[in-house]
Amino acid sequence: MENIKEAKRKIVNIAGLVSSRFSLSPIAGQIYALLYVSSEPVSLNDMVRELKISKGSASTNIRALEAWGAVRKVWVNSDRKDYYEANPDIEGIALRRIREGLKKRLAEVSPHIEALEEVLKKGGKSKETKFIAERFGKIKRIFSLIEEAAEVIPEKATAGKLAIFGKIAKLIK
Amino acid sequence: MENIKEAKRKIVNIAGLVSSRFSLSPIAGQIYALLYVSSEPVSLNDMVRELKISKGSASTNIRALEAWGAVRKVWVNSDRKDYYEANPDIEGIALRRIREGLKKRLAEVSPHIEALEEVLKKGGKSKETKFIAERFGKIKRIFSLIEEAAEVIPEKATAGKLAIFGKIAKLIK
DNA sequence: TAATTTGTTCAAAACAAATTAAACGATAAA
DNA sequence: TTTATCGTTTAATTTGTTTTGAACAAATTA
Repeated sequence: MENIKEAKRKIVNIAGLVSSRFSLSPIAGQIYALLYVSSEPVSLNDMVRELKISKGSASTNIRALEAWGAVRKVWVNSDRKDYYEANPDIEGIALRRIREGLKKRLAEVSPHIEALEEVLKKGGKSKETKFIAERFGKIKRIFSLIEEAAEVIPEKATAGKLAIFGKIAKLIK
Repeated sequence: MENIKEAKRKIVNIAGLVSSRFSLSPIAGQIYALLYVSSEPVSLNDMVRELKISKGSASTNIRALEAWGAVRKVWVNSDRKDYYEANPDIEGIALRRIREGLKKRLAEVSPHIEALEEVLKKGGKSKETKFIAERFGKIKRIFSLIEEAAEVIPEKATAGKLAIFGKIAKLIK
């Protein structure tokens, strides 16, 4: 019995470590992990108690997790507390976040890229211009590659789909 | 002529924007971009002047870029200043950084994962234990998938190799 | 109705990361 | 030998993000 609690604690700590390394707040990672290893739904106060965090932080982070589809609210009895459980599809959550992150960043940059294109068109034909135009061409190709990749990241992951990545990677090597 | 300078400035600014969105310091991105669009080698003082940054920051960031293989020192005349030029293989740099970043993070976490495994072995056979063991099993599978993926990320990228990713992605969809 | 419980919001504190400015050692030039 | 230049290092500052704690509104209970 004590071992289970220790295991849970360890998993939560690891999640905090990992998430803070992947530009997620550590508390978001810990909360998700807590739900992930809980067979019963978890309330906000449970999180505050188990993770020794403030109520405000629990509230903020759980809503972020909800927005990413990483957790969902569930009804428990006639309790008026909000209970949550983890969406166990970790790969799906990660893929969605990656896809949307890429799209957002690309959207931020693309107007600048277009403006740049205009400027370069008026650049003349000097050696210098040619050099820059060539390098800029490569940048554009990379961007459109990323764009394409972002488009085709699957909505939902399955073990099979993910496994393909590994096989492909070997081919490429 | 003026257009070329404007184009360079724009590229540098975009690089700063992008890099700060991908957990790189904005100045590292700007410096790389400056070298990338310069047909001649660039000295530390050039960077300070062009980008209006401190000498210390230029020094720190250029050495980080050098460590990633994103830039290299070159000899110019008999000048005792250090000059740098960009490694134009952007995809290769990115892939290497992704691969090494994954490996480092995995190395940080794996001792914890092993310790956790030990704890779970002593967990008995309750329903709760089974639930956690199952979820933990999935975590391990994901980790080993990431490990595998990190292993096979190619050392050097070519346009051909990268294009494959796009084709595969379509298959998966 | 008054007291309690629940979740959200917001300003302030705590924290982390990047940048600057100044001091420094090494080397070259005068 | 003195002076100037170059790059690194360090402490202090700036900047951005996360977390806390208190105030609050809404709903529930006594």
